[in-house]
Amino acid sequence: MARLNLLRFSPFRLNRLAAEFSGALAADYARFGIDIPEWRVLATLGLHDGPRSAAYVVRCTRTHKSRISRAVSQLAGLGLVERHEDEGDRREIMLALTPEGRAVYAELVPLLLAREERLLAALDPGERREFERLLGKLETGLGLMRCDEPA
Amino acid sequence: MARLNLLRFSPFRLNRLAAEFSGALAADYARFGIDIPEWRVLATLGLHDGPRSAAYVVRCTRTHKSRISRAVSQLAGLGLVERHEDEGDRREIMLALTPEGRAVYAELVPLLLAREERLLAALDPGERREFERLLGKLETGLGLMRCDEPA
DNA sequence: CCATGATTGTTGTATCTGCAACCATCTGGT
DNA sequence: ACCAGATGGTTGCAGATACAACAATCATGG
Repeated sequence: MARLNLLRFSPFRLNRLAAEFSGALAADYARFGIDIPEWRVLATLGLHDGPRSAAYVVRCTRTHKSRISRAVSQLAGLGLVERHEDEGDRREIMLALTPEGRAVYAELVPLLLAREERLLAALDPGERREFERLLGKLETGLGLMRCDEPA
Repeated sequence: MARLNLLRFSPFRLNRLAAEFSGALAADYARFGIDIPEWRVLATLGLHDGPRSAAYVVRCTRTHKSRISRAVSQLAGLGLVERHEDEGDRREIMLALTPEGRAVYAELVPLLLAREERLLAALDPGERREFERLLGKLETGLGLMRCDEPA
């Protein structure tokens, strides 16, 4: 009979590794009272200088729009993000970091990069590049690379 | 100011890739009325011939014990798993696949291996071996490899 | 042999998640 | 200009999840 060793089954391994990574980062987010979806919104807005719509954040992060909607509400409640209607299309709500939001972003980024460094510490620089290259091939194969940058 | 491109941030990429993999497998599980935690129990029990305790499944799968407990309850309700007390330690409850459970396992394994094949199709055989090797280094670095096989 | 603490497994509960329904707005065809 | 369908965003709700509290059993030390 065909058997399957869970410990060598890629979906399980990726799931477990991703959970471990996320759990490690949670300690950094928690300091600012936010969680993964909120961080994704911050990261997407922080990468650019101008405002972006919620739909753009949804496409970029591949996160469900209800989750993004609630994450934005919480960030707005914390004073880290501002919502204002777009002139051209009144359905879209443009999102922008407040100065406080940008300060949190600036403080969070080095912490998260250091955390990533520790999580990948088992790989030497060459292995790390190769790992990232293979991740890219898998992502492309699954059609995950589109972000559809508008403007 | 330091910035961070979410699309190149390993925790995000792993999280997204793992979600994609899990989602793809869900179609296979669903055919048998089960979900990821139930599959993990099936996979752990199916790999061995003899029964295993729930605590063993917890350690192997690194899944919360309450999740395993409820997964076992559902599998028992479906007639796929049997619970019976251990003679030596009456706290432990030994779990074993029923003939029906083993039949489901035997039917599910080829489906899941074929699905994994498709998910990794973007990598050629050498790249796949390298990817698995790097996953192993990361797992070892994070202390994820222990399963503590008893008996 | 008893007491304290650890281990196994279940369950109550608060929270989170995703789906779908919904409203508002825009677009395109006629 | 109008209507059907698409798109952006919010919210109700049902199911899932994790955390902690709990009961039962075992192990250890004096």
